[in-house]
Amino acid sequence: MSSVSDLDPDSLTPLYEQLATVLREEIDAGRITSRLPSETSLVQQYGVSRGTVRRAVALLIDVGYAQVSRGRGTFVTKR
Amino acid sequence: MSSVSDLDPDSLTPLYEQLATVLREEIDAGRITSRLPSETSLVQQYGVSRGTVRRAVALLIDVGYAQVSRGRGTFVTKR
DNA sequence: GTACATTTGTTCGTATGTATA
DNA sequence: GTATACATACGAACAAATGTA
Repeated sequence: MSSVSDLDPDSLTPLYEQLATVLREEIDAGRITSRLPSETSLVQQYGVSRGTVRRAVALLIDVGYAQVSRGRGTFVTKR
Repeated sequence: MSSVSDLDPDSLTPLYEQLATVLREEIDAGRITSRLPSETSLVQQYGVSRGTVRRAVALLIDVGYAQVSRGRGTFVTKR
């Protein structure tokens, strides 16, 4: 895992946008279902900071891909 | 809001100085008490970057108008 | 009922790169 | 070249909600 399409720190596209795109693809492909990994997990998986993870997830929420429940986790929105 | 005395990007006075002055006036007038808005709030309220906010607040701290507590916030110094 | 771990939410501290005057 | 200003990114500390033992 954390396969080919990892993030590119040298890209002109910000890391949080790159990560949001990756996560959206994972959801679309059905590789992430029902629940997103915790922020801490995503930090480890993608080698970025928590702030970057949170910004990426915020973008997913904006486009209706996820909902957050404090203390429980972040859940993929049924589509 | 973000009322009358907003900041003027075209002024010769740097934005961070303008903001420091505004905040000091708010404190003196009693419109800001006990706690300053978070840096993020000030960013939104005044339409400047976080660095500019931090520089302004640093000036307030220099003159004894505020104290910072990491993770909690910035507090108006009792006078 | 309490204590603990997990998870998200908020806030400040710092560094770097870019653009502009 | 210098100072200002913005955006991105990482780190750390603190807070609150949740679930479980």
